[in-house]
Amino acid sequence: MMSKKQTMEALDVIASMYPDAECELTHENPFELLIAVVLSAQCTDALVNKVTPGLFAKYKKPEDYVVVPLEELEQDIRSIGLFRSKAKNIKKLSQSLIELHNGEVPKTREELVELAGVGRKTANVVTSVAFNIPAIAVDTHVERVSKRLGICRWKDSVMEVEKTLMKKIPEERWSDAHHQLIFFGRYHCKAQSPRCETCPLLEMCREGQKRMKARVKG
DNA sequence: AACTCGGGGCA
DNA sequence: TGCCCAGAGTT
Repeated sequence: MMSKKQTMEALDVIASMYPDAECELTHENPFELLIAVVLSAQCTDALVNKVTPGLFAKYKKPEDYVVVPLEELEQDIRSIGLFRSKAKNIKKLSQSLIELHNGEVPKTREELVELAGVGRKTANVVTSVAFNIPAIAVDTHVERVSKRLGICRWKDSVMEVEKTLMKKIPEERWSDAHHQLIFFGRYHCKAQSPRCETCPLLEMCREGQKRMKARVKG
């Protein structure tokens, strides 16, 4: 496994590849951020940002999502994909917000994950972006890249990946590191087709070295 | 652990 | 055209 120092060296290289990597979901209103993060599952933030202006102009509070007919909400988010399940999720989420927290978005991860349709990843994004509580949200990109590079172990659970990253990265860089790992995973270290040939991290990458050796042999 | 949702982005 | 996706719930 990579040491703390090696991890930071790798992150510095990635930072130089994506100097502008940052969260594209920047809603100051915690409720709007929560909805935006739920919508962002399995699609890009850029796509979510196309529907949120109209959506948030129309829906201001959880009650608005609860009372609207499901079909109408589906139409309002149609262009982002998974719109049927997401529309249902948003209605359930709004209902649980009203029942558990009187319509207010709670500030702790523990309370957030109790809400319908909110997992650890969503909870971490909300606490870090809306409430400025440092966190590293582990999505599929962060998990895959961390495992390939050797920052953590292959068999690590999402929880273990998160703990390892928090241990090896200083808190003030958690947010930047999170987004840099996501950009690197999305544009270079892709799930099905990693571009090892042109990767500046190849020599320090556990999986990259393995792939290169296999290629020479095969 | 595998499956489901789904239209848009990209090769 | 076909493949891939900044998740979470269900089986």
